[in-house]
Amino acid sequence: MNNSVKSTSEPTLTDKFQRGNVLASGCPSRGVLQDVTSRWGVLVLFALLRGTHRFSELRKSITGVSEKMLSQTLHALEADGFVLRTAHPVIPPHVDYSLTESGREVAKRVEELVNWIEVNINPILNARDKYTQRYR
Amino acid sequence: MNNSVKSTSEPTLTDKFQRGNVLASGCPSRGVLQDVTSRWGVLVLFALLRGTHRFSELRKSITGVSEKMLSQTLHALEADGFVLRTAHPVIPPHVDYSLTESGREVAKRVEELVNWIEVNINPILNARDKYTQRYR
DNA sequence: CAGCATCCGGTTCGATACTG
DNA sequence: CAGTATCGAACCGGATGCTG
Repeated sequence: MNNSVKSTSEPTLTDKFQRGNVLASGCPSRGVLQDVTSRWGVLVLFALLRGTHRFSELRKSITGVSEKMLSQTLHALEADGFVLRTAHPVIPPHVDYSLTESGREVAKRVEELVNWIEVNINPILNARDKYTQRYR
Repeated sequence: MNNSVKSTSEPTLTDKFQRGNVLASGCPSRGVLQDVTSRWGVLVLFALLRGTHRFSELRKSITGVSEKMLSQTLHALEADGFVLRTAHPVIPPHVDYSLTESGREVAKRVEELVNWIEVNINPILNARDKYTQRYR
Protein backbone atom coordinates (compact mmCIF):
# COMPACT_ATOMS: atom_id res chain seq x y z
CA MET A 1 0.00 0.00 0.00
CA ASN A 2 3.11 2.08 0.12
CA ASN A 3 3.27 4.73 2.82
CA SER A 4 5.46 7.56 1.67
CA VAL A 5 9.20 7.14 1.76
CA LYS A 6 10.69 3.94 3.06
CA SER A 7 14.28 5.01 3.34
CA THR A 8 15.26 5.58 6.93
CA SER A 9 17.53 8.43 5.98
CA GLU A 10 15.32 11.46 6.35
CA PRO A 11 14.69 13.33 3.14
CA THR A 12 15.98 16.85 3.31
CA LEU A 13 13.64 19.81 3.11
CA THR A 14 14.61 20.43 -0.47
CA ASP A 15 13.90 16.82 -1.31
CA LYS A 16 10.52 16.95 0.27
CA PHE A 17 9.25 19.56 -2.10
CA GLN A 18 11.24 18.58 -5.10
CA ARG A 19 8.43 17.28 -7.24
CA GLY A 20 9.19 16.48 -10.81
CA ASN A 21 12.48 14.76 -10.08
CA VAL A 22 12.42 11.07 -9.25
CA LEU A 23 16.05 11.17 -8.34
CA ALA A 24 15.16 13.22 -5.26
CA SER A 25 14.07 11.01 -2.40
CA GLY A 26 11.07 13.17 -1.51
CA CYS A 27 9.54 12.94 -4.96
CA PRO A 28 6.11 11.32 -4.72
CA SER A 29 6.64 9.68 -8.10
CA ARG A 30 8.99 7.26 -6.44
CA GLY A 31 6.16 5.74 -4.47
CA VAL A 32 3.99 5.23 -7.52
CA LEU A 33 6.98 3.90 -9.41
CA GLN A 34 7.48 1.35 -6.68
CA ASP A 35 3.90 0.15 -6.95
CA VAL A 36 4.16 -0.14 -10.71
CA THR A 37 7.59 -1.74 -10.87
CA SER A 38 7.14 -4.00 -7.87
CA ARG A 39 7.82 -7.67 -8.37
CA TRP A 40 4.16 -8.53 -8.98
CA GLY A 41 2.89 -5.11 -10.00
CA VAL A 42 4.60 -5.35 -13.37
CA LEU A 43 3.11 -8.75 -14.03
CA VAL A 44 -0.39 -7.78 -12.90
CA LEU A 45 -0.44 -4.78 -15.21
CA PHE A 46 0.92 -6.92 -18.00
CA ALA A 47 -1.75 -9.56 -17.43
CA LEU A 48 -4.64 -7.11 -17.15
CA LEU A 49 -3.66 -5.51 -20.43
CA ARG A 50 -5.01 -8.70 -21.96
CA GLY A 51 -8.45 -8.09 -20.49
CA THR A 52 -10.54 -8.27 -17.35
CA HIS A 53 -9.75 -11.06 -14.94
CA ARG A 54 -10.99 -12.51 -11.70
CA PHE A 55 -8.80 -12.90 -8.66
CA SER A 56 -8.38 -16.62 -9.10
CA GLU A 57 -7.62 -16.24 -12.79
CA LEU A 58 -4.83 -13.81 -12.05
CA ARG A 59 -3.51 -16.08 -9.37
CA LYS A 60 -3.34 -18.94 -11.84
CA SER A 61 -1.90 -17.04 -14.77
CA ILE A 62 0.79 -15.25 -12.79
CA THR A 63 2.74 -18.28 -11.69
CA GLY A 64 4.33 -18.06 -8.28
CA VAL A 65 2.35 -15.21 -6.79
CA SER A 66 0.83 -15.88 -3.40
CA GLU A 67 -2.69 -14.91 -2.45
CA LYS A 68 -1.43 -12.33 -0.04
CA MET A 69 0.96 -10.66 -2.44
CA LEU A 70 -1.59 -10.60 -5.24
CA SER A 71 -4.12 -9.02 -2.93
CA GLN A 72 -1.61 -6.48 -1.70
CA THR A 73 -0.47 -5.63 -5.20
CA LEU A 74 -4.01 -5.20 -6.46
CA HIS A 75 -4.85 -2.89 -3.57
CA ALA A 76 -1.83 -0.71 -4.23
CA LEU A 77 -2.63 -0.45 -7.92
CA GLU A 78 -6.27 0.22 -7.12
CA ALA A 79 -5.29 2.99 -4.74
CA ASP A 80 -3.18 4.60 -7.43
CA GLY A 81 -6.17 4.51 -9.73
CA PHE A 82 -4.65 2.02 -12.17
CA VAL A 83 -6.89 -0.92 -11.42
CA LEU A 84 -10.67 -1.04 -11.15
CA ARG A 85 -12.18 -3.56 -8.78
CA THR A 86 -15.74 -4.65 -9.54
CA ALA A 87 -17.52 -6.85 -7.01
CA HIS A 88 -20.66 -8.59 -8.14
CA PRO A 89 -23.02 -9.19 -5.22
CA VAL A 90 -23.64 -12.86 -5.84
CA ILE A 91 -22.96 -16.05 -3.97
CA PRO A 92 -20.36 -17.29 -4.33
CA PRO A 93 -18.62 -13.90 -4.67
CA HIS A 94 -17.42 -12.79 -8.06
CA VAL A 95 -14.89 -9.97 -8.37
CA ASP A 96 -13.44 -8.62 -11.56
CA TYR A 97 -10.26 -6.63 -12.01
CA SER A 98 -9.59 -4.44 -15.00
CA LEU A 99 -7.41 -1.51 -15.97
CA THR A 100 -8.63 2.05 -15.74
CA GLU A 101 -7.83 4.56 -18.45
CA SER A 102 -4.64 5.68 -16.70
CA GLY A 103 -3.93 2.06 -15.85
CA ARG A 104 -3.85 1.22 -19.53
CA GLU A 105 -1.40 4.05 -20.11
CA VAL A 106 1.12 2.82 -17.54
CA ALA A 107 0.55 -0.79 -18.51
CA LYS A 108 1.34 -0.03 -22.12
CA ARG A 109 4.67 1.40 -21.10
CA VAL A 110 5.38 -1.51 -18.82
CA GLU A 111 4.51 -3.84 -21.67
CA GLU A 112 7.00 -2.17 -23.98
CA LEU A 113 9.72 -2.71 -21.42
CA VAL A 114 8.76 -6.32 -20.82
CA ASN A 115 8.48 -7.06 -24.52
CA TRP A 116 11.88 -5.60 -25.26
CA ILE A 117 13.44 -7.77 -22.58
CA GLU A 118 11.68 -10.90 -23.82
CA VAL A 119 12.78 -10.29 -27.40
CA ASN A 120 16.36 -9.65 -26.36
CA ILE A 121 16.60 -12.20 -23.60
CA ASN A 122 19.14 -14.44 -25.29
CA PRO A 123 21.90 -11.86 -25.82
CA ILE A 124 21.30 -10.69 -22.27
CA LEU A 125 21.62 -14.18 -20.82
CA ASN A 126 24.78 -14.71 -22.84
CA ALA A 127 26.24 -11.51 -21.44
CA ARG A 128 25.39 -12.70 -17.96
CA ASP A 129 27.05 -16.06 -18.52
CA LYS A 130 30.21 -14.44 -19.82
CA TYR A 131 30.23 -12.14 -16.83
CA THR A 132 29.91 -14.90 -14.25
CA GLN A 133 32.55 -16.96 -16.05
CA ARG A 134 34.99 -14.10 -15.91
CA TYR A 135 34.37 -13.16 -12.30
CA ARG A 136 33.47 -16.45 -10.67
CA MET B 1 22.97 -10.10 -8.42
CA ASN B 2 19.85 -12.16 -8.90
CA ASN B 3 20.27 -15.90 -8.82
CA SER B 4 17.57 -17.50 -10.90
CA VAL B 5 14.15 -17.91 -9.36
CA LYS B 6 13.55 -16.55 -5.90
CA SER B 7 10.08 -17.91 -5.29
CA THR B 8 10.15 -20.78 -2.84
CA SER B 9 7.35 -22.57 -4.65
CA GLU B 10 9.17 -24.79 -7.10
CA PRO B 11 8.52 -23.92 -10.71
CA THR B 12 6.88 -26.78 -12.55
CA LEU B 13 8.63 -28.50 -15.41
CA THR B 14 6.47 -26.67 -17.91
CA ASP B 15 7.35 -23.37 -16.27
CA LYS B 16 11.01 -24.09 -16.42
CA PHE B 17 11.09 -24.23 -20.17
CA GLN B 18 8.37 -21.78 -20.90
CA ARG B 19 10.52 -19.03 -22.30
CA GLY B 20 8.78 -16.13 -23.90
CA ASN B 21 6.17 -15.80 -21.21
CA VAL B 22 6.98 -13.67 -18.19
CA LEU B 23 3.86 -14.81 -16.47
CA ALA B 24 5.40 -18.26 -16.08
CA SER B 25 7.66 -18.42 -13.08
CA GLY B 26 10.45 -20.22 -14.91
CA CYS B 27 10.83 -17.55 -17.54
CA PRO B 28 14.35 -16.11 -17.39
CA SER B 29 13.01 -12.69 -18.37
CA ARG B 30 11.66 -12.34 -14.87
CA GLY B 31 15.14 -12.20 -13.45
CA VAL B 32 16.27 -9.50 -15.83
CA LEU B 33 13.03 -7.65 -15.25
CA GLN B 34 13.78 -7.69 -11.53
CA ASP B 35 17.19 -6.15 -12.06
CA VAL B 36 15.77 -3.45 -14.29
CA THR B 37 12.69 -2.64 -12.22
CA SER B 38 14.36 -2.95 -8.85
CA ARG B 39 14.03 0.02 -6.53
CA TRP B 40 17.39 1.49 -7.49
CA GLY B 41 17.82 -0.16 -10.87
CA VAL B 42 15.16 2.04 -12.40
CA LEU B 43 16.77 5.18 -11.04
CA VAL B 44 20.30 4.19 -12.06
CA LEU B 45 19.21 3.55 -15.65
CA PHE B 46 17.30 6.80 -15.63
CA ALA B 47 20.31 8.70 -14.33
CA LEU B 48 22.80 7.13 -16.71
CA LEU B 49 20.61 8.02 -19.67
CA ARG B 50 21.78 11.56 -18.96
CA GLY B 51 25.40 10.62 -19.49
CA THR B 52 28.40 8.91 -17.97
CA HIS B 53 28.81 9.25 -14.23
CA ARG B 54 31.20 8.29 -11.49
CA PHE B 55 30.20 6.22 -8.50
CA SER B 56 30.12 9.17 -6.15
CA GLU B 57 28.16 11.27 -8.62
CA LEU B 58 25.49 8.63 -8.87
CA ARG B 59 25.40 8.33 -5.13
CA LYS B 60 24.79 12.03 -4.78
CA SER B 61 22.27 12.42 -7.57
CA ILE B 62 20.16 9.42 -6.60
CA THR B 63 19.09 10.63 -3.21
CA GLY B 64 18.66 7.99 -0.55
CA VAL B 65 20.64 5.17 -2.12
CA SER B 66 23.21 3.57 0.13
CA GLU B 67 26.71 2.73 -1.01
CA LYS B 68 25.99 -0.94 -0.74
CA MET B 69 22.79 -0.85 -2.74
CA LEU B 70 24.28 1.30 -5.46
CA SER B 71 27.22 -1.04 -5.76
CA GLN B 72 24.95 -4.07 -5.86
CA THR B 73 22.61 -2.51 -8.41
CA LEU B 74 25.47 -1.49 -10.69
CA HIS B 75 26.92 -4.99 -10.55
CA ALA B 76 23.58 -6.56 -11.50
CA LEU B 77 23.10 -4.18 -14.41
CA GLU B 78 26.68 -4.71 -15.51
CA ALA B 79 26.19 -8.47 -15.46
CA ASP B 80 23.11 -8.13 -17.66
CA GLY B 81 25.18 -6.10 -20.09
CA PHE B 82 23.29 -2.87 -19.56
CA VAL B 83 26.00 -0.92 -17.80
CA LEU B 84 29.64 -0.49 -18.75
CA ARG B 85 32.15 -0.05 -15.96
CA THR B 86 35.37 1.74 -16.89
CA ALA B 87 38.13 1.92 -14.30
CA HIS B 88 40.95 4.37 -14.88
CA PRO B 89 44.18 3.17 -13.25
CA VAL B 90 45.01 6.33 -11.36
CA ILE B 91 45.33 7.29 -7.74
CA PRO B 92 42.90 8.13 -6.34
CA PRO B 93 40.77 5.64 -8.30
CA HIS B 94 38.44 6.94 -10.96
CA VAL B 95 35.61 4.75 -12.24
CA ASP B 96 33.03 5.70 -14.83
CA TYR B 97 29.68 4.10 -15.42
CA SER B 98 27.81 4.42 -18.67
CA LEU B 99 25.08 2.63 -20.59
CA THR B 100 25.84 0.04 -23.24
CA GLU B 101 23.89 -0.08 -26.47
CA SER B 102 21.32 -2.48 -25.03
CA GLY B 103 21.40 -0.52 -21.79
CA ARG B 104 20.23 2.54 -23.67
CA GLU B 105 17.39 0.54 -25.16
CA VAL B 106 16.01 -0.62 -21.81
CA ALA B 107 16.70 2.73 -20.21
CA LYS B 108 14.70 4.50 -22.90
CA ARG B 109 11.71 2.33 -22.09
CA VAL B 110 12.18 2.83 -18.39
CA GLU B 111 12.36 6.54 -19.00
CA GLU B 112 9.06 6.55 -20.87
CA LEU B 113 7.42 4.89 -17.90
CA VAL B 114 8.98 7.24 -15.40
CA ASN B 115 8.14 10.30 -17.46
CA TRP B 116 4.52 9.29 -17.82
CA ILE B 117 4.23 8.87 -14.08
CA GLU B 118 5.88 12.21 -13.38
CA VAL B 119 3.61 14.03 -15.80
CA ASN B 120 0.52 12.41 -14.37
CA ILE B 121 1.55 12.40 -10.75
CA ASN B 122 -1.11 14.83 -9.55
CA PRO B 123 -4.20 12.95 -10.73
CA ILE B 124 -2.64 9.79 -9.35
CA LEU B 125 -2.00 11.35 -5.97
CA ASN B 126 -5.56 12.65 -5.90
CA ALA B 127 -6.89 9.19 -6.64
CA ARG B 128 -4.83 7.86 -3.79
CA ASP B 129 -6.11 10.47 -1.37
CA LYS B 130 -9.71 9.74 -2.29
CA TYR B 131 -9.04 6.07 -1.83
CA THR B 132 -7.55 6.40 1.61
CA GLN B 133 -10.33 8.76 2.66
CA ARG B 134 -12.95 6.26 1.63
CA TYR B 135 -11.32 3.26 3.22
CA ARG B 136 -9.58 4.70 6.25
C1' DC C 1 -14.95 -17.74 -4.29
C1' DA C 2 -12.48 -13.82 -2.53
C1' DG C 3 -10.07 -12.32 0.82
C1' DC C 4 -8.24 -10.61 5.69
C1' DA C 5 -5.47 -11.66 10.11
C1' DT C 6 -1.69 -13.68 12.09
C1' DC C 7 2.57 -15.75 12.58
C1' DC C 8 7.32 -16.35 11.41
C1' DG C 9 11.60 -17.51 8.74
C1' DG C 10 14.55 -15.63 5.27
C1' DT C 11 16.10 -12.01 2.76
C1' DT C 12 17.10 -7.40 2.03
C1' DC C 13 18.62 -3.03 3.38
C1' DG C 14 21.14 0.74 5.64
C1' DA C 15 24.77 2.45 8.77
C1' DT C 16 29.21 1.99 10.04
C1' DA C 17 33.90 0.62 9.82
C1' DC C 18 37.54 -0.72 7.11
C1' DT C 19 40.77 -1.62 2.66
C1' DG C 20 43.41 -0.79 -1.78
C1' DC D 1 37.82 7.69 -4.50
C1' DA D 2 35.63 3.40 -4.86
C1' DG D 3 34.40 0.18 -3.05
C1' DT D 4 34.00 -4.54 0.46
C1' DA D 5 32.74 -6.58 5.24
C1' DT D 6 29.87 -6.92 8.83
C1' DC D 7 25.92 -6.57 11.68
C1' DG D 8 21.32 -5.46 13.49
C1' DA D 9 16.73 -3.77 11.90
C1' DA D 10 13.17 -3.71 8.76
C1' DC D 11 10.59 -5.77 5.49
C1' DC D 12 9.01 -9.28 2.29
C1' DG D 13 6.57 -13.11 1.33
C1' DG D 14 4.50 -17.83 2.25
C1' DA D 15 1.59 -20.88 5.08
C1' DT D 16 -2.27 -21.38 7.76
C1' DG D 17 -6.73 -20.50 9.64
C1' DC D 18 -10.89 -17.95 9.44
C1' DT D 19 -14.94 -14.91 7.48
C1' DG D 20 -18.83 -13.37 4.45
